[in-house]
Amino acid sequence: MIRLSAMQKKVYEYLRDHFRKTGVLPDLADLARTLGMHYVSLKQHLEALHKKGYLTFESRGRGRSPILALPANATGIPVLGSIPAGPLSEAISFAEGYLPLAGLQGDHFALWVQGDSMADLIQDDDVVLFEKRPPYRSGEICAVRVQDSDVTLKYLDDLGEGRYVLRPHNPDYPAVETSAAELTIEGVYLGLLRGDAFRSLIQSVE
Amino acid sequence: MIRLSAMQKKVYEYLRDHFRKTGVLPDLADLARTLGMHYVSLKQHLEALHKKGYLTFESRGRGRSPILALPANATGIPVLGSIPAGPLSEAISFAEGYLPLAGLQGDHFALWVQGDSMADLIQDDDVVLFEKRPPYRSGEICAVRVQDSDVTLKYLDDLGEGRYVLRPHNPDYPAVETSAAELTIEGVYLGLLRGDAFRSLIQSVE
DNA sequence: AGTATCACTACGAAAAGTGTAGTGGAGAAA
DNA sequence: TTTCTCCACTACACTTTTCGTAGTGATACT
Repeated sequence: MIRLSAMQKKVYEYLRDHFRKTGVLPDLADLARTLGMHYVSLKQHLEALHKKGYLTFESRGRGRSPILALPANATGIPVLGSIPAGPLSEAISFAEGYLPLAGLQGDHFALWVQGDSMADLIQDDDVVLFEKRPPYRSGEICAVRVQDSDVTLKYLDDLGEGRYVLRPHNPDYPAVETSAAELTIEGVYLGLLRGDAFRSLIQSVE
Repeated sequence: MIRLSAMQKKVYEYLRDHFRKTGVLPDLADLARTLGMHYVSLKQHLEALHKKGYLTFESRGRGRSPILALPANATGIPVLGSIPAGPLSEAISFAEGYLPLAGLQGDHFALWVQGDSMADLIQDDDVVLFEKRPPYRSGEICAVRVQDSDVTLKYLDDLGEGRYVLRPHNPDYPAVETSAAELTIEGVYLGLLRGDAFRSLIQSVE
């Protein structure tokens, strides 16, 4: 992303936070008052942010409110296609789309699941939501990576002393024991989305 | 609902259809031009519709666009609490909330599932989406009612000659054979929503 | 019949907010 | 230095929304 000036950053962050809190964007006049600047100055910042790709700002002509919108990747939860191979932080740059979920506190992401190792609980083609944090208790479903392999979805049983078992829900797959040194926990299971109708909720990056 | 005048109905239906098609509401000035009336006349209709509870229309002071919104029940998919006992058409009046899903063609509803007869595929507390139509093929998951009992969720196998089998996914429950005369098919399974985070998508009726 | 009231429809003028143009200073980059 | 970007302001034209005003038709009361 292109570098922002101090004022531009302030405007952008205020807009983003306001949207996360309230779900809507503020009036431009109110916003200018809040930030202590004139309407026209604010407009210039918004135009600069638009040019730099941080948001959408389109005038509709005199006297009509402009179209102001934050892109999905500023407010939504990234949906990562199939199973990403590399580090998750890099995969987020190539997200397939974003889920507009309001009111979430932590750091979240979603995976478009391929494979049936957690069937019938989680099926092939489900979109599964995760929170980026270590599990609070043994036996939670986690998105994990063993050594440098792909991310997989398994129950994570803590045996103590740095030993773990990755346990699939589908009995056709074997459980695998591993150590903390080999294990990267990418996130903890929160819920899922199944079916084409719900998939329309995912906003693709324009 | 309170009766509407011809003009009020025209305005309301145009707004509803426009929202269903585009996902946004039109400009009031454009709308007035489209409907062939003055802005102020349109405003009076909108105020009447607001007073009658068909939509939300709130002024924000001179020169500022008023807040215009259709209630969730005009555009969303009703989510019916637990398992409704009576006819589904009546239960929709007491919906727990609405799912804002755009771009769906048919007639849909969602059930907040209680019970585990379809576990592990569908679990207790999942929100399951249905389309109101007969199944296209045997073996689809359907929301069905046998005689006058509650709605249940089962695979529906068509044996031919008006005989059907209601088959649970959970092997702890028995399959039940029944006849077309006793059977009411309320809808066909489309997908589901699981987890608290996604449940925040459901808009409650204000 | 006559009158009062209410809902619906409609238009003109004023108030408040928005968009554009132009000016200018401070600071960084070439 | 020159050039560019960022930032701020004034002034004015324009649009949207509101307020005030008015006519019509239905219903109910005197």
